Amino acid sequence: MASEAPSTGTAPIADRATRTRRAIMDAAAKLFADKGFKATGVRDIAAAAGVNQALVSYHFGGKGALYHDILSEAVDHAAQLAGEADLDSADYPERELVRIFAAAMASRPHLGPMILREQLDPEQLLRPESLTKMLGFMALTEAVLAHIPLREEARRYDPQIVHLTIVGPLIHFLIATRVREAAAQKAARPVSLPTLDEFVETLGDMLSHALRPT
Amino acid sequence: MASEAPSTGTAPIADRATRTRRAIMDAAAKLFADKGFKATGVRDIAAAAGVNQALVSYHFGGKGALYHDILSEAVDHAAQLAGEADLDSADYPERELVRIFAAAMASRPHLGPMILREQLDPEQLLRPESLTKMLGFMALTEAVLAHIPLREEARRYDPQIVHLTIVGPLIHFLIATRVREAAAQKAARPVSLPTLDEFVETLGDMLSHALRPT
DNA sequence: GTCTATAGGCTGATAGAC
DNA sequence: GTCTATCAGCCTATAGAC
Repeated sequence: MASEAPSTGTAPIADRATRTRRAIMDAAAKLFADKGFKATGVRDIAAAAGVNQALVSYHFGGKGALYHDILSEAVDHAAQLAGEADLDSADYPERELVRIFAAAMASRPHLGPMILREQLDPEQLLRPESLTKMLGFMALTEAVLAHIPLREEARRYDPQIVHLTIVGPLIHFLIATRVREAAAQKAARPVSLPTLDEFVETLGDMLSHALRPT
Repeated sequence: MASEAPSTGTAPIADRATRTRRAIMDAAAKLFADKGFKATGVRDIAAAAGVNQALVSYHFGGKGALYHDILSEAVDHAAQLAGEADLDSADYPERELVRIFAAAMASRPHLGPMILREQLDPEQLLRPESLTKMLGFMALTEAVLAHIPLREEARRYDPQIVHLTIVGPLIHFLIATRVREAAAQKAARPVSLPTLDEFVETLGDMLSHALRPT
């Protein structure tokens, strides 16, 4: 308690409070993604994190504030990944676009489900902060399309439609993996389970064919 | 109360009980789609339907049974649409496939959101009935692909991947319509809002380019 | 079939000891 | 910071009058 970082290494060993905060955020992220906000109890979060229930309110100010912190971190991280991408030097910007979204969702497994649940609920949709971030996220697609030599008829494609054509299958692939795993357990015949990387390549391939000149 | 159908028309005027059941199912379908199972209260359903709260349990046996009835009806309806489609005489079976899924979701607006929420929750996923229906739904894509003269490299595409490439954007388009409407209210510049039909055509177009020989 | 009233369980937040 | 104990509110389901 007296010193914040030990002298034995460059990475400081987190004190108990820091570990508590982290454990709560990790456990809550998974539960919010799997069950949604309402169906996730503070008791469940505390149990999964291995901490006392009262610490959720103490450290984050309540279940709602905790939820907001988790979603914000994930969206900001995705925006950061997108900002770091070097699209001008990429041979296939459309493939790079798919990879960015895939990397963001792979790095924060709760991002896809939480965004999806946000969009599913029309009432929660008008929260100003989320909406602004979501629009910025979608605007990236428009910027990338400017770098691609589009096929003639592809120029008419609405950037938002292209965005949906990428993000839709990606999120769907991630959540459908569970379905196919469950199916593989039950079904007599084995079910093929492509990896995310394989799916990303296929999706980029299909997108190229749909947008690029022959 | 004495007679079930009036003599004035072929379509019988529903008695109060029938109208009650229908009002509950309609109201609950919208709420389950928008908020999910846990966040939807029986009070909300009854209020939205304009009926007494106790009638939900009386007519359906409880909130859980009501949910199951609504989801089953929608999935069965989609399967029926798929079964009726004449794929052999279609010039573009891949476009027909997109149209079938789109028609099912347009006809039952709660189908997409409810299926999505089912898949998002890993625990609820192993309910045997839902899983079986979901797999049958996905198997349709495989059947349709057999009718399409695929481009050489497209033969390697996993049918399940193609399925995700269709259903993913479709569901995403439907729920994202709300996002864009909300955005259009707030944003200074107007946001384009393509119709479902336009989106279906674009999606079929992109799918053709991705699968068909040049 | 419909309604009112209520039981029984669960939920999020917090006061106060340590 | 952490923990225990507890409260007030909300939830679904149902008994019983009509």
